Amino acid sequence: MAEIVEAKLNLPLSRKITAFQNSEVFKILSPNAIEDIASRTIAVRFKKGSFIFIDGEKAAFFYIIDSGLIKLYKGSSTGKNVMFSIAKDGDTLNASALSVDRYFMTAQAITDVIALRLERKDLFHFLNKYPNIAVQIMKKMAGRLDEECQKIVHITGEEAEQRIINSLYRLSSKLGPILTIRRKELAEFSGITTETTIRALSKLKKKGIIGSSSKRGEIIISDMEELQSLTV
Amino acid sequence: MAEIVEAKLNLPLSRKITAFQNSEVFKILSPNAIEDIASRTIAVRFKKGSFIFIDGEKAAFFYIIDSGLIKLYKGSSTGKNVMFSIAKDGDTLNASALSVDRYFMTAQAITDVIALRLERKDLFHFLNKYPNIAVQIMKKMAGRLDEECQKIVHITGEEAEQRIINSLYRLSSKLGPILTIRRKELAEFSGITTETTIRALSKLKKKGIIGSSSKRGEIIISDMEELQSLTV
DNA sequence: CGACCATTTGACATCTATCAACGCTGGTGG
DNA sequence: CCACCAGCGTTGATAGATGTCAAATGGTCG
Repeated sequence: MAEIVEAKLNLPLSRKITAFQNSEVFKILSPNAIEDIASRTIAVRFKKGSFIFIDGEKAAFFYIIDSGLIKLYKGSSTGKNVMFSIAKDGDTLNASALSVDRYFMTAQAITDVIALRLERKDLFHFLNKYPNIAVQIMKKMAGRLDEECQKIVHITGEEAEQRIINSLYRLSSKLGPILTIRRKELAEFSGITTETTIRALSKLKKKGIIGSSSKRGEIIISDMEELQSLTV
Repeated sequence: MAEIVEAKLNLPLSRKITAFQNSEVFKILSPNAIEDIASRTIAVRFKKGSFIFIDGEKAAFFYIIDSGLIKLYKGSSTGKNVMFSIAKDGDTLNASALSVDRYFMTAQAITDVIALRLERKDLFHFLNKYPNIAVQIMKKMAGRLDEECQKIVHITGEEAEQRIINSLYRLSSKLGPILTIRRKELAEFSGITTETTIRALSKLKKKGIIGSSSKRGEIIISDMEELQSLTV
């Protein structure tokens, strides 16, 4: 069930380096430093639907995403999932590995994924060697903390349709106007049930903000300006 | 209205050092390092109700709390506040200052507060000088992120009474069985209205989990074991 | 002592979760 | 290659929890 399906993969160093250069966290480093770190990574492939890591397990690895989409979520005792973010190429996974010894959410591949993997102890090593990374990672974490706090404000203060609008805006700002996401996942991202999410989407279709394409697992934003202006 | 009322204060170095030794983030440092940092701080007093900093302002300072309680919250466009945590002596405020250039929540004194203040640039200076601090701060931030994510899970999945139970448990674990907190603040911490919070508290009184003291701005946990066993 | 604000309780409105049913689609196995 | 079916997407009806509005009580502070 909750099984991790991965396969190691030979990826040329040049491509690994490109991935690091695309990463917010690492691009501030010198080419030499990037090569130093990149050459220590192992490329791993995850099939769509497989797990990169699971909430509660020992945090062994740190990842940089080369390609693909990954959803980060937490399950609750009542069976409902809550999705916190969708990570894409250039993003790091599990920056918290530095400090917390267990993963505190689950990472699952939405599409096929290629990621570069670094062992926890190697990450520590490089952190000492290149202290700037620490500041970058803190920046990332502070941003994430801000986002989650903002989300709590919205969940407690806004109604369903507004929350869907906010969610769509956040997601499309990062991932573009074509969202590869199921209704259920958008619901989990917004903290609402699937049915209520669909009802809100129907209204947004009527308003012309999202397309009426009925393709499964996809939502298309057709009026980005209007969406932004409605976002709070 | 949103005015910062503070007064500088002469505090002996020895007391400043004690504050640092009580701090999760700094106690791992050598006595020399602690003295080094502590001697750069300025002690500041805040009267009950006054603001240490305000959401959206330029993040100029980093604080270590010497004494008193501070609530951290965010306001929403609809007028509702959301409270994220209550900081006490030994806690750091605005660790995110390192990375984000504006405060992203408001800090307000619940009681009279004495805090040690460090300029942003000094914090950077010490971070380079004593790199271990960075890891400690990241640890703290990862913990905060985990807490907020957990909170989102609870808000979306649990009912009001359960959320009050969780909130009371979290708060009393940190602050002890006597909570200096108004009903409204507990409501803001739990993401519920004051009225619903009070109704939940009434039930908990009947169950003997909290005391029936009607003192204003105070909630007393009378059965900590039971509270813990009910927490999810 | 009086004004103000926190706390409490009640009545009511409403949003959203829940349960149910059905069309459709994409993937799978024969 | 086609038929089948599990699961997604959609809509409707209903119940229930919580927000909202209102009002009374009681504690605190000047």
